[in-house]
Parts: sequence; structure tokens; C-alpha cells
Amino acid sequence: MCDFGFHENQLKVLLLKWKEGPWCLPGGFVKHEESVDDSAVRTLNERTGLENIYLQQFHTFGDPAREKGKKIVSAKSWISKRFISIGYYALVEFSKVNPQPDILSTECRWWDVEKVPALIYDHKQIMNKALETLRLDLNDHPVGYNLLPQKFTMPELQCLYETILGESLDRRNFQKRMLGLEILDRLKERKLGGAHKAPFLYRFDKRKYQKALQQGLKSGW
Amino acid sequence: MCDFGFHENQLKVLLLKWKEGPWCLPGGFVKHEESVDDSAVRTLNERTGLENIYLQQFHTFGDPAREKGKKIVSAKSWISKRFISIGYYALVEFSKVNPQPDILSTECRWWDVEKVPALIYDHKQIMNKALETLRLDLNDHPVGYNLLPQKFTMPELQCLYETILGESLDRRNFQKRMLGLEILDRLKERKLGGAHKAPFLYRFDKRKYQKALQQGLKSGW
DNA sequence: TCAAAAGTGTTTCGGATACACCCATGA
DNA sequence: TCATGGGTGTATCCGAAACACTTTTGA
Repeated sequence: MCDFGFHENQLKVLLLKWKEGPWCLPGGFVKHEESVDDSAVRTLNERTGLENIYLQQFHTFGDPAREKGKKIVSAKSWISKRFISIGYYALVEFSKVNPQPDILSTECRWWDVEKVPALIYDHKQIMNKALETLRLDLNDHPVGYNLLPQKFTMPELQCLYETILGESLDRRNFQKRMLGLEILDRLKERKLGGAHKAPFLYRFDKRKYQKALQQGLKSGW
Repeated sequence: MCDFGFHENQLKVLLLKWKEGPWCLPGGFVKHEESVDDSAVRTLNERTGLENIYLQQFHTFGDPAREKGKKIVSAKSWISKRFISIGYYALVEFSKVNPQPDILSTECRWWDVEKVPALIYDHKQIMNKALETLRLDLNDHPVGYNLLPQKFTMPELQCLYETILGESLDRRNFQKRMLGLEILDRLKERKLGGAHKAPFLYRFDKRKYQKALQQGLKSGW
């Protein structure tokens, strides 16, 4: 599971630390009577307290060799068995998350995507695949509802896109495209406190946003 | 597993028939020391005799409820347990396939995608998801190497695309785009025996084709 | 000699990109 | 008053889509 958040103009990912061990992506086990999707929702909720989050399955990893070095526990332990990981990524509102370590781990916290430490097994590759999928999904799905606070400015939204894509975008063209999606409401307020001209605040039209999420966007973004 | 073939201008899918039961998508079990990808390759090979096939993982299905009606065997049988299916689709050359039923089934044959019968459990949805993924992959990956004979004409290639996409395309624009990909070699021969002007034969430049498969295509197709 | 299929080139249009000017604010 | 960031409008370009004419072939 790859939980992405956005804070201080940086894309963040939530990592767990094994007791005495390295960092890893959070995970969980699918219960016997539980659907895989439900399991993802449940473990995300246990870890962050959040509900109704955008969760996207992106790939299933099932090479036994990927767990090489798995000698942390004795060979007799159930945990030494072979696992298959079904990768999901989540987009969550950073400020609403209260990271909770699970039973197996001692620490749970956000890391800057650019600065994640060495991860266990193939978790780095899993994270990269999640990022890659997120970037592709950006082509035909709106992003932001789950990553930004309710009210936000156009430059903030642009920064989010630039951070995910890893490239800078033209300010004016970006605004045109975003408004063209017709999923944003411009509020009458402006964001005060900045050092310069006060930018407008926007918020997503939840209904239109959800519709766009499901149907996909006709033209990119 | 969803094996697609192309024959007589129709997209085909390979189905198995349970003993005394309904039709279903072919599948297999992942061995303990085997990677999930290898398992897909192995079962495809056992079923069709083919190697080096384009195989693409598209989604993992894990809702226990999807197997409702699973009362074909006694509740004590291992097969009555809960399964998770990792979906792969394959593109294979129709004429090279010699369909082999597996141990659990009595029949294995091609069906026209438009005319598949009722399938077991959620296999119809799985097939639809495979088709949907194939259509999307068409946007940035070349298709045809594994679905057409070595030598083929431009109208045949176009027909393949039209069949997968379910819409008709402009003959002239299609040719321009295809040649623009620079993965086709035009042969000096023409296809004879037709009732009209003899079309050129083409074949894929295997190296360039593979490169395009891995890197993706810059502009659509 | 005619209908049907195939080969090739030109025009047109729309969305994306590049770009310029004015406004508001705090230092 | 000026540097910085924000709001808006216009020109341009390129690739996709639309489209027309000629050639070949068997009937």
C-alpha cells in the first residue's frame, strides 16, 4: 500500500518502520471473508483513521525472489512464507492523517517522496510503480480532492500537479485547462496573508469531480 | 487468463469448459516457488504450446462474493476455498494455437468475443476488464505482432485495430499513422488472389517493435 | 467497362503551447 | 517604487481528422 499525501509543496509517502528493522510500505493481510478492495480500505483506515479515500489498485507483485533477504524471522514462522502483494495507492489529505504504527512496527511517518530511505525487499520498486501509475492516471482523472485542503488556490493546485509530474507547467495554460474541466468553483474569498497579490480560493464541485473520476476526462487532465 | 486471437476478421478468446459445467476463462495455480508472471507463462504454454507471448497483467480480482454459486464441488474440497485471481491477457497468433483442455476441463476452444456464452462466476467481467485494458494499451503500445501472421496487409492490420476498438477508422489516416510508427517493413511482394488491386504485404521490424512495446509510443498508437 | 479495393497527397480544424500585458501587495 | 506573484487574453503551431483523385483487378 502506497499512501500519498501533499504538504509544503512536497509529495509525501507514508512509511512504517519494522521493529529493529528497515523501513517499508505499509501493508496488511486479506481476511478470509474479505474482498481485496475492502482489505485495502480497512488497513488504510486502521493506519490513518480516514474513510472514503481514493484508492486505486495498480499492480500485483508475486515474485518469490523479491523477498530475498527475508531472514528476519525464523524459517518456521508463518511470516517466512511466500507472499503475494496486491499494490494499491491512496491519495490522502495530509493534515487529516494521524499515522498509526501497526502491531509489527514501531514507527509510522511521512517521508518526502524524493528522500525515502532504503526500503525492505522490493518496496522501492513497488513505490515507483505506484508513482508511475499515478502519473498516468493523471492523464484522464482529476487529482486534488483528496490531496489538498477543501479550499485552495490555483497556484497550489498547479504545484501539486508539477510535483507529481516532476516538471513545471505554464501558469496560464494550466489555469485554462483546469477551469475547462468544469469541476472547480471559484469562491469570492481570496487567500490573504501572502506577500503579494491575493489569489482566489477554489473548491472542487464534489458531484462533478466524482463524475469526472468515474468517467475519465475526455481530453488529457 | 484471457487469451486473445484474431481470425477471419474477428477477435477471438480462448475458453475452457468444465466437466458437465459452464464455460470459463482458463486459469491455473501459482506454484509455491514460482513467480506470478512465470505462472502465467507456464499455464499459457501448457494450454497453447506457445512461448514468448505478449502477456500483460491487468487486474487482480479478490471479492469472495464473486464466486457465489460455487457449489459445484463439496464444501470440503480444496477447490471450494476462496480464491484470488490475478488477471493476465495474452495476444496470440490464432493459427499457431493448438488448444489443450486442462485436467479439470473437457473442451478448449476459441469463441468470438462478441458471442461468448454465459461464463462462470465473474469471468465475464474479468474478460471485459481485459478488453478494456487492451483498448487502453492500444493508445501507447503497438499491437499486431502476436495477433497477425508474419506477413500481412495494411487493410488486415486496420481491421484488427477496428475490431479491438469497435469503431471504423479512416483508411488513409490509419496508414499514415502506422507507417509513422516506423515499426513496419513494406515487402516487395503483394498479396495475390484477391478480387481487386493487390495490396502490399508488410511485416514488423521485430527490434523496433519490441522497443516500441517497452518504451511506449510518444503520440497515440 | 465498371465496380470495388488500394495507393497517395492536400486541406482543414482544434487543442495545446508560447507568449504579453495589467493589477495587487509588502518590503 | 519596485520586485514578485497573480489574473486574463491572443497568436501560433502541430498533429489529427476530413477529404479527392488515380490505379489495379476480376467479373
